[in-house]
Amino acid sequence: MNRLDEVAGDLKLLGDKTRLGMLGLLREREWCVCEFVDIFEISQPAVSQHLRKLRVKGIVKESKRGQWVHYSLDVADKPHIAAVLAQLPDTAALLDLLGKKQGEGCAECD
Amino acid sequence: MNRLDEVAGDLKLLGDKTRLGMLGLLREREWCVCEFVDIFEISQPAVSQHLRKLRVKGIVKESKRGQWVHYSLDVADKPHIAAVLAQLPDTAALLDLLGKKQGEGCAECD
DNA sequence: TTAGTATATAAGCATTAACTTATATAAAAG
DNA sequence: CTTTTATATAAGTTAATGCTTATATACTAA
Repeated sequence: MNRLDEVAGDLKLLGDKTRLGMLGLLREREWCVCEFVDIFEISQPAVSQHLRKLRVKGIVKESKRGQWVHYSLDVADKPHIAAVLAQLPDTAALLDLLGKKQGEGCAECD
Repeated sequence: MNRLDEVAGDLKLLGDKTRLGMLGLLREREWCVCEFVDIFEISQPAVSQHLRKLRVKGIVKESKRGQWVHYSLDVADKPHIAAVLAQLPDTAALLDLLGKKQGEGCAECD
């Protein structure tokens, strides 16, 4: 697979409002699956499937802690992705766009 | 429509190998539809449909000259797109990836 | 006007993609 | 061990996408 396919494949994943929102939030810190379920108002399997796609491409990585799974960005070697994410609104503005306030969501996942 | 939708919508268009290749080539100069038909080896309507999508989004603009239509980039106000295009191989490398050589294609469209 | 060429649009088909519900796995609590 | 909670996977449905062929439009040339 050449560079054009690689970039196009990555951008196809970013070209979804939900996944792009997740990646925007992940710039600032890790988030657990349950938080995303709450923020994006889609089913838990839907969140899990989005994250799997990003994980398979190496754009995010997971970290299991007890029964929770936290996801974090992994784009140090992907400038075409980092460049896009840099153009997104910050966490507070994203949460506002999504109709959520800072600090909402599950408080249990440490 | 908010900023997240806008960026996601644009990236959805870039997440296609053919359109991304077109935009990569358009960084250097204008190209006419007939050249793209030759380079990407898809039908003329397929090329036309890709370009229409990019045009509707304001990512490219057209310039009619005689019976030919030339397309050019229009991303001065779209940093999230320009940032991605900057990460692509240059014209010669793109043409090579696509199995084409510089200077091939229709010579008529001035 | 008629014929030829370049591009655009329309219609139809095959594939992909995103969601849902149902179920499986894994960890924690009792 | 059994129940509860968090996440993942499977299966199925619906919508969107990219291609093709056929046709329409626009310009050029005879």
